[in-house]
Amino acid sequence: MGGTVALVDCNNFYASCERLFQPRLQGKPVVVLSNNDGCVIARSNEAKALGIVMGDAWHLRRAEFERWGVQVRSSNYTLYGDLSARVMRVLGDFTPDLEVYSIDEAFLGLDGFADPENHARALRESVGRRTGIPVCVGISTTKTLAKVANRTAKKDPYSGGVCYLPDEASQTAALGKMELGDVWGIGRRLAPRLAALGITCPLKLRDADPTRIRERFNVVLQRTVMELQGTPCLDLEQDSPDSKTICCSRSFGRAVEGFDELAEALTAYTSYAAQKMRAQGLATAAVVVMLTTNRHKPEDAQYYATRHVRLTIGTSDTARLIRAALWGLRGIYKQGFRYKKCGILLLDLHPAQDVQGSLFLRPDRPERSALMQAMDALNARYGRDRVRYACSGQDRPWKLRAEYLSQRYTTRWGELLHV
DNA sequence: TCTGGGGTCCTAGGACCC
DNA sequence: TCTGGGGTCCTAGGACCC
Repeated sequence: MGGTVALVDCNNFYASCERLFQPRLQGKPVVVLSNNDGCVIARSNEAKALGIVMGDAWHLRRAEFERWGVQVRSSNYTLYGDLSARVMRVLGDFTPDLEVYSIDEAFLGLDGFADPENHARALRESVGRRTGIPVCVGISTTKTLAKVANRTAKKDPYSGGVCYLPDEASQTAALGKMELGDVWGIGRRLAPRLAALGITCPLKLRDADPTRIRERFNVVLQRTVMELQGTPCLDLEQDSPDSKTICCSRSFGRAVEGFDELAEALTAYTSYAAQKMRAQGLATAAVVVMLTTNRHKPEDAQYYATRHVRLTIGTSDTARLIRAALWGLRGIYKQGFRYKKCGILLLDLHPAQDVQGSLFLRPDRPERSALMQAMDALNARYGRDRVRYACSGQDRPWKLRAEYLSQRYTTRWGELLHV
């Protein structure tokens, strides 16, 4: 009740970044392309006005772009990440409650500010002056409504880049100008399903019964409805939680058939993913390898596969992860397909300093009994809390024995080695 | 301690977001 | 020749374990 939350969103972020370093792009249509210069992933307002859409294939529209004088840039994520950090630092000067939501967006808690709208205008001016990146600010009582306000700020030429929706009347006016698919959380699939129930616009969604929405859809959509009604369901998450997964995947510039070439690519991706993981101080004990053919080529035989590889000991060591990844690749690789993309997903991430290793007890592993003996010894030395399996094993009847044999437990691997 | 039901893991896919 | 990459959450069936 009565909360005030703002959403700051950088305008056409990647295109704005490119402009910052090439001022001559000012006022011209700019697009930024994906990996391999495949398709459009960012557009300046001028490019949007030309009808260029997200995902437009560069190779199909190249001639048109040249005719229109569209400035085309390959993406440079290092640059964007750096500029993003600068923007976020400025935002941090304007509130203690900051949630960095994505590379170009942040939610700000503005509880206790007497005049949120003026505060937002000052913020917007400051970001522009100190970073050169233009932003828009939407303010309302929930995150979902702040998204609505932000969209209104972007669309309304008289907003000055800031839109404040403090009450139901202003929220109703803003929602009335939007399509269902513009609402945060309503995607391509959900919109038609809602329309089939007569919920054809954002206002009808807001006025729907949350309980019925939950029955017919799920709790996620129920929260969206309640947030539209002004009941906060999504908290500001200030301490960005550790990543749960880290992924690195790339499309190849051309089809790849041989195992060795795939292995080479996967090795590079794994090395990169491991680097990212270490930078966050995390370690993993399970990876997933992914391999797929080109789905845009129906004339090619299609194949898609993933393979989960579990490590006995958790690690952040690149060489060990590469071994695991290649093991997984060997398991799913089939000759005779034209592969377009492969990747690696690091799962089950946990802080590396807490677990120099993770211990996985599996009935089919020969080292099991040795590890269990070691854990018993640890248990005796440190007491029950230190080794979870021993707690359940000793305290509970035979039924739980199944659990500790198949469940995964973590402990301090370094200590274990010394038992 | 027990023979089948519950728990977990894996794979696959769907939906959303940026 | 040529159509991105990185996330989160949820669901479901089959295999497997005791």
